[in-house]
Amino acid sequence: MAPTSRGRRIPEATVARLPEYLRILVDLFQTGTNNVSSEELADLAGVNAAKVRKDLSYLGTYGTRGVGYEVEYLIYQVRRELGLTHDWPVVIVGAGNLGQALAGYGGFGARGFPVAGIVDLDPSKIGLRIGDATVRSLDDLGAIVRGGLGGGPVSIGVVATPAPAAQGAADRLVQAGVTSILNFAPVLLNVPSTVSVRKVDLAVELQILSYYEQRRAAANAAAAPRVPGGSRQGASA
Amino acid sequence: MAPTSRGRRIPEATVARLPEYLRILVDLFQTGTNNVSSEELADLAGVNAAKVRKDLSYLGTYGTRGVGYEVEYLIYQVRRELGLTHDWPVVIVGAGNLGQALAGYGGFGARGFPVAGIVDLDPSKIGLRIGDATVRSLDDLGAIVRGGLGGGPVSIGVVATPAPAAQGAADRLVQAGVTSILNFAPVLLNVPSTVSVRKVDLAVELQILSYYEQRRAAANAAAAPRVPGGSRQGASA
DNA sequence: CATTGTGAAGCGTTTCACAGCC
DNA sequence: GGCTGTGAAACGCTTCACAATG
Repeated sequence: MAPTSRGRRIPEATVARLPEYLRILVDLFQTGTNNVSSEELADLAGVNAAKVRKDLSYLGTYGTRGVGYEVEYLIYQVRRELGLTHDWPVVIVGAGNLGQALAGYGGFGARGFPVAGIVDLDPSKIGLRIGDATVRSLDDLGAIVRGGLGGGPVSIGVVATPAPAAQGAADRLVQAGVTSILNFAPVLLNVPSTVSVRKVDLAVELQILSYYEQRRAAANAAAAPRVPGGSRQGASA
Repeated sequence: MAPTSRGRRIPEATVARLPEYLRILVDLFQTGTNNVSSEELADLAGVNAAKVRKDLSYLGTYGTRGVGYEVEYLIYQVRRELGLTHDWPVVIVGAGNLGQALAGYGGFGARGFPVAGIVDLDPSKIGLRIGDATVRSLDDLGAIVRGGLGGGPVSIGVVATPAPAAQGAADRLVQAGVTSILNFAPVLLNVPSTVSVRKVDLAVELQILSYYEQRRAAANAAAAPRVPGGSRQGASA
């Protein structure tokens, strides 16, 4: 059996919350807290305690009744479950505003996702230095993904191109061997079903906020009471 | 009654998909298509046709049986429902990598969210020009939100600060009168329940991808068949 | 007669409530 | 006594299946 997975199938909704718990647990650990109850964790994550317990129960029975969870041990278990026991280098396609910001933002590397490379079609961008990386030609994608130069193979690609170029970028990534894609372009990517895609569309987030803004405005105009849709947080909901 | 809202309560899941439909409809319109069936729309959005019909039915009965939906009219109705009949200026707090990228990225303005201002605590950043905007002092936040200088009042704020500064930024935004916040910092913001928050955490998205990557690797190592979690798209799931 | 609009069934997620255990 | 782990109930969302209809 593989050492990193107990083979349990974890609900998608739970998987989406585990990174949040992990972040909180690491915070707690760094401030010297070594035990946490489902209720504290729930408060910090902005969710319900039963949900925390059920979520964590999918990983195994790592709590102690009457006591809570040992923070350090739980961090280890959540990391293991998420596959964060090793770094995952990422390659970024598109060195425009967003691509540059992502490559220059140290937070990625700090959280286990070092930038293995950034590529662009535009020859005028090639050679540009951003953080630790240098913009390379799209033709170098294969080499970057294969690894070499001290880096292992890359399985995660980030599409940070304008919309019209996104499908081409995804095709190149898939062809190069990437099996997960984080897509910032506002288009549906067509990829083999063996490839995972997550999409982040910043304008969509604003449009969702606009909906609730507008509802509130309409409700206020009608001198009616509060409209829901308050401070539930986490876009992935 | 308010002219912009029929007062129906639309499920959150539907609200999150409407911007996607809207994007596709605008694309279709621009390429000269003036009628679309729920099935075509569903294909383009990567969802099921029944879901499209049910989603659109929350807005009203705007389709024609045996024919489909008139693209232009549907665009108008979706826009109205999302509150996109007018622009929503946004103010960005934090002029680091991400804040600069967001301010410099024309896509926001193009989609109805012009940048009314960008502010930062750091005096060395103040005065920096990014796109059409100039970085101003955090102290100018109130003035920016109030409007003036041709802009109306701002109700949407974007938090693009490092994690430790995010709560302070949110407090200032709320105090200035902002009622919706898009938060890019990896922290839970504490705000009054009258304020909407959506959170986008790029590292979380990568961690979710990592989970499925790791599952796949584990499954392959065990010479077992495919693990699910394929190309379902849209992070907000 | 193609396609919408929608009750009703199905399914995944959340929440409750409490037995089990430290 | 306090807190976890978890069946079972409640809920919301998705999908089915078909009657309604231009």
